[in-house]
Amino acid sequence: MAIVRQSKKRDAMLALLRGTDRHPSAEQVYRALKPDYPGLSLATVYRNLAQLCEQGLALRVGTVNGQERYDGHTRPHSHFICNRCGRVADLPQLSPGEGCVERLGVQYGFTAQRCEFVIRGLCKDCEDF
Amino acid sequence: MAIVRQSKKRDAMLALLRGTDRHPSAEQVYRALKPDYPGLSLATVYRNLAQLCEQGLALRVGTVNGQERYDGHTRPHSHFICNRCGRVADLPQLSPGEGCVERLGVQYGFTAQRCEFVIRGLCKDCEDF
DNA sequence: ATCCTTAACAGGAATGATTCCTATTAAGCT
DNA sequence: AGCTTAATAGGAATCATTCCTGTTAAGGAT
Repeated sequence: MAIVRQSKKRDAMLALLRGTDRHPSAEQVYRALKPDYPGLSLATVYRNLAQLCEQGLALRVGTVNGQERYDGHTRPHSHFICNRCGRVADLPQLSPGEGCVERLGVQYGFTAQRCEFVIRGLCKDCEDF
Repeated sequence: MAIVRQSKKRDAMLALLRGTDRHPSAEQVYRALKPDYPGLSLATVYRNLAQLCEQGLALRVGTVNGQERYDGHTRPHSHFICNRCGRVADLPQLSPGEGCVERLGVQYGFTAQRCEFVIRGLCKDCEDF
């Protein structure tokens, strides 16, 4: 992998991701930082989000309404996604049982790198249409 | 919901989805059926896939390389997705424990509609670079 | 069997998220 | 201070998906 240099904008992006539980999209990250970094480019946001994910400092949660959502909290946990408003909420890690994934890997011929557990439904605010 | 009329093309799409375990993308469905339905339009594929999902006859598995993948098998089961070749494979249902999702729904304020468990990693063919 | 309403459709344009490209700037070693 | 090249802006390009318009056909009503 190439050398990673210091970058104030990337640092700010990571700080933003770590300081929220809202799992923002690239566009939302862009809009949040634009006031403080007027020269910020959307391409830079995408490039740095991709790099943070490669470095294991951020995670892609999944796409909501066609937009990828990002998470700066990398300790194992699961997510709830509201099918109406698109809100993404953290849940405690839901594990399918000790050693289960490894067993499946052997049985089906794969090596697991990550497990994602997502519950989709309606959040309290959206339940009553 | 509006009335649903009979449609040979939509029937063919559902039959295709039910007859494979490859979880094709819209583009792949289009290419598979185009020979038998020369007048088939990509827009029709997208429209009918969306409708099948609304009717609960098909499921969106998740996006791989920017393309949504579809599954015509609606009995609860989980998926493995290869991070290199994009292959999507079926796994037995991985459940986080009896009543667990309901309990979380009460605790965190949501009503679950679907649970997705996805394992990402490398399939046997892609393991050795 | 024919008429009517409107779902299904083709084909092409539009949208919109993401990536690519080119020239410029700036980390951070030497 | 000089050098290499990562980081960047800004805009163009890509590409999956959706939208739009006019046409066709499913299937109930006559």
